Amino acid sequence: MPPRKSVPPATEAPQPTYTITELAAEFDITPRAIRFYEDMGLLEPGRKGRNRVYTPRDRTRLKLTLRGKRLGLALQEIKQLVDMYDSQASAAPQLRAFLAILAQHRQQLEQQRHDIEVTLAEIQQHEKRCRALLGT
Amino acid sequence: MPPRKSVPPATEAPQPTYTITELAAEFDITPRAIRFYEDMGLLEPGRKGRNRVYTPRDRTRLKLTLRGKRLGLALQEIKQLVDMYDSQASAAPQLRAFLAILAQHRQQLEQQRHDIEVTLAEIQQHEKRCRALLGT
DNA sequence: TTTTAGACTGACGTTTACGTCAATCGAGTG
DNA sequence: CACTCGATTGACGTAAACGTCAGTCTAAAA
Repeated sequence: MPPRKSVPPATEAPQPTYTITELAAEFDITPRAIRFYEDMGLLEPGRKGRNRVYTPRDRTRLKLTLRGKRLGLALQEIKQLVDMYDSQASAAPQLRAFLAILAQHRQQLEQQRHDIEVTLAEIQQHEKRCRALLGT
Repeated sequence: MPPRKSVPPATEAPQPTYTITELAAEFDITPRAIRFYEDMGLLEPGRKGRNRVYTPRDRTRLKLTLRGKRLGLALQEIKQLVDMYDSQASAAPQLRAFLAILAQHRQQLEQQRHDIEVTLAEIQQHEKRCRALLGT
């Protein structure tokens, strides 16, 4: 096996890089999925010859993407959020637009949180009933 | 307009019934979606002639279905849960199978809850930053 | 009774998020 | 240098969850 990470000599900031298969293995997804996320504009890896080279920033965006997926968000919604996360806009209209999107997502997440609480409570009731019937 | 609900004379339990368009309007979905959920085995309305007649039980299952959707669950997963919700099984193997499914969904929901907490915290940070830049 | 307004039944179309397959290409290895 | 092996690039296939017709049927209104 080759060394896990290819770190340059590092004079100041030793920015590690990742290959597509490394990331795929780490997050338990396929390289195909990662390339697809790139097509959707979620990732913008560099190139070393033909091959993709991922920075820690890409890795973070990928992690955020997968978290969004676990919440049932569409890739486009995820892109909205993730783009804002590392944008450094300062113009007022932009900022207001950001706030609008954030508010919208926050509301959706709060609805989800409520749904989850209710569902978890119900599940506990059913588990209780099952265990009672099993005499456990 | 005809009366909203068609309630039978009611000697004991005045089980109300609903038409497909009533339910569609109430939950802000299309009749097509409701029929699709029926095809997927989530609903089993009766018939009055050609037309579908929904009971309160159907309405509840529909509500649970939509809640599951908001959580990003697939219709098949929702069916698993909803079927258990109104099943009255008592055999031990069945009950153990139920507990397994419940545990699996509970774990997923707890993961989601965690993801939501983290995301909401991040969103608050970004909102704070935006408002600071806006001088609000 | 003719018209009309809903509900119904196929049946095909669409979007999202990848899976799968074939062909190519470049970097090492024997 | 022949070979292999992994990465890349189209291109097509697929499953889920409906949307969107088109054609029928029927019960109620004109």
